[in-house]
Amino acid sequence: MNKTISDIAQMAGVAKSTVSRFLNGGSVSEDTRQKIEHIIKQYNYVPNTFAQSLKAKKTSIIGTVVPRLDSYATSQTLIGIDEELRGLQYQMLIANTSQDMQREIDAIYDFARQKVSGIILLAAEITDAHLKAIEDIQIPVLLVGQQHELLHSLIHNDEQAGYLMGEYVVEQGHREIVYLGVSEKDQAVGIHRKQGFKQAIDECSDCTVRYYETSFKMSEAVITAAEILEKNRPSLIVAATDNIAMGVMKTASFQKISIPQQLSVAGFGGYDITEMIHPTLTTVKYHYLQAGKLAANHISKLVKGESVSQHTVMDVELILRESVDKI
Amino acid sequence: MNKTISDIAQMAGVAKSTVSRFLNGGSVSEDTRQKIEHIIKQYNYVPNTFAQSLKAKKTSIIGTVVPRLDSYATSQTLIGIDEELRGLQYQMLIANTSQDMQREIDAIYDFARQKVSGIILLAAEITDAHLKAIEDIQIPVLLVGQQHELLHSLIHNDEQAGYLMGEYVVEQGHREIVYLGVSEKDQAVGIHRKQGFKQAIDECSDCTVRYYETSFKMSEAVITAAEILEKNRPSLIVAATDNIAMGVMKTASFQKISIPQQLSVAGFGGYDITEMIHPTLTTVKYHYLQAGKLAANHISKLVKGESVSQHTVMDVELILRESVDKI
DNA sequence: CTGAAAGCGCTTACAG
DNA sequence: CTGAAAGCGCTTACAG
Repeated sequence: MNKTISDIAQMAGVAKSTVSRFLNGGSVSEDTRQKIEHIIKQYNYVPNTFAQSLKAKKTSIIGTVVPRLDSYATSQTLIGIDEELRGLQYQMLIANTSQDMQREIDAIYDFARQKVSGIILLAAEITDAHLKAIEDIQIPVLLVGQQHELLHSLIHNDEQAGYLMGEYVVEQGHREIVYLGVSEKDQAVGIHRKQGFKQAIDECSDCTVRYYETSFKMSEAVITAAEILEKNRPSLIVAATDNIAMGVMKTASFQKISIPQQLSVAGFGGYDITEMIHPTLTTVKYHYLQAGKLAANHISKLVKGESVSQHTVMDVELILRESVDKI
Repeated sequence: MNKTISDIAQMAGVAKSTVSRFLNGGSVSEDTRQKIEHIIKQYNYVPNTFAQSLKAKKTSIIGTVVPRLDSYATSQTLIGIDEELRGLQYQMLIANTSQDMQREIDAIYDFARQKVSGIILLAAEITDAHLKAIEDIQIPVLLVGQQHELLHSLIHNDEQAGYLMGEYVVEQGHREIVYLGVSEKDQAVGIHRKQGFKQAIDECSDCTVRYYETSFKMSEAVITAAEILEKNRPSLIVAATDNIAMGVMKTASFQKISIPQQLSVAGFGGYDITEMIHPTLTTVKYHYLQAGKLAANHISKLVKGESVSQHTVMDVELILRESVDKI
């Protein structure tokens, strides 16, 4: 049977409140401190979290809502959040929504019920239902990966990413370009990343670029890429994510189109695997791990009521590798 | 301000206990049922989880301890657990230990403090400290991915996996073989998988196989593979995981050794990505998602006190692809 | 079916 | 510095 604070108090010959004070860093005489400490150690006493939370009406838990678990971006971000939170004495609770928007909303309310101190939200799209939930719960929320004017958010510089890539490929002499993007519902990837790219291409007078759309799944990218390559033969395909880029490479290798000699390919993300494949993939690196750590810091500040800049933008980094040829 | 059960009771004109009974499915008259239901709906009342747990002394949370978040096996297993648990009305709590054994132990005790109903443990090695913790907490624990005589466990058939692979490569005519494994501290991968392979090879009289060891990291596998290929030139390298296999492929492509013409490569795991790379990787598929679902089912049974077979073994499946040549 | 009361294990003013 | 008491929001016998 687990000991309670009363047991400890009794055995130490003091009042419960004294033990509680000791536990919470209040002042106790050296003498009682020793007595209590001894008993606690002896019985391996640990306070009951529920009783604590019931009184204190809060916890040291940060809830994190993620759209999926099997993505490099998500897992790296989670690792960053978790590591940093540990140092800040918070626990991380993960709610996976499998890209189901209703589950996102539910998860927010669930977290509120559990009295988490703050919520980190990784979501592709913020709807009115999200905003309502966030307002309802009265708990600090930090949005990661997307920007929203009404919310504290932490994003990667998608426009910059797109621009850097666009600038580079033009510089390498590419003129017949395909950009294989994703739905504009995902503002960060679907709109901003593409915008940045477009902007760079627009500065090149004799460039043509065709825009296509696919999903985040590599398997679908393979199919879309096949359809594209059937119709045209660009010198370069820029994919909105490394995952999609790998799908394109797959299709190319299947069709015996050699990369980068016959077709250049580039992506976004900077996944570890892109360095291991052949040829290595030119990409824009996103600092997910760092983003996670920063997110943890921000949410902890928000919880404490400290101010945090409404929008934080993380720099990205162009990584030159083998998959883009100079022509 | 959140309403409490007293508020609801008062507004409905009944006693707290009646509301509680209603909430917990006890019998109430049609009349009071309606009154209570109405008020609850109106004020959007949700019971305070802490107060509930404080009394009931348990929660509907299953804790899952994972060694890392950025692994295909882990994320797939987690997804399976999460999905299944949702249907069973449990919540999943994840503790990531970053392969730090002490954190594993701590996580077990932490979960106990939080009164989780059960714990699913993904761990590479079970030490006495693990066993002590598990005994201390008096909460059902299910071990996944490793077998231990004292614990309920759910494993993949590593011996079978090794054997299937060994049998196949011998059949394909390979005689000069390298097996690139991992530390025996990880019993499942380091010992059983290798054993199964060895067993198949032993049945081949003119086969020679050299055993090497590396870590689970692709980047280290690249280095180990380079060292191996410097010394010998086997016709085939079988890697203990797909990740390691991809490291080998990387080294090969770097050294302009073509796969499978000059060197065959195979792995274990069946990661999605192995189907997308070039050449596609011959591997043994592990059913991680299903394992996760089964784990969720088992732990929920253990929590209810229902019996579950002590050891469950999941079948694996040899997947023939392009990376192994017939010679 | 319904209600009053006790209690889960803490924390928090308030006296002393 | 220390302790008695009230209370956090529930649930659970126990009467009625």
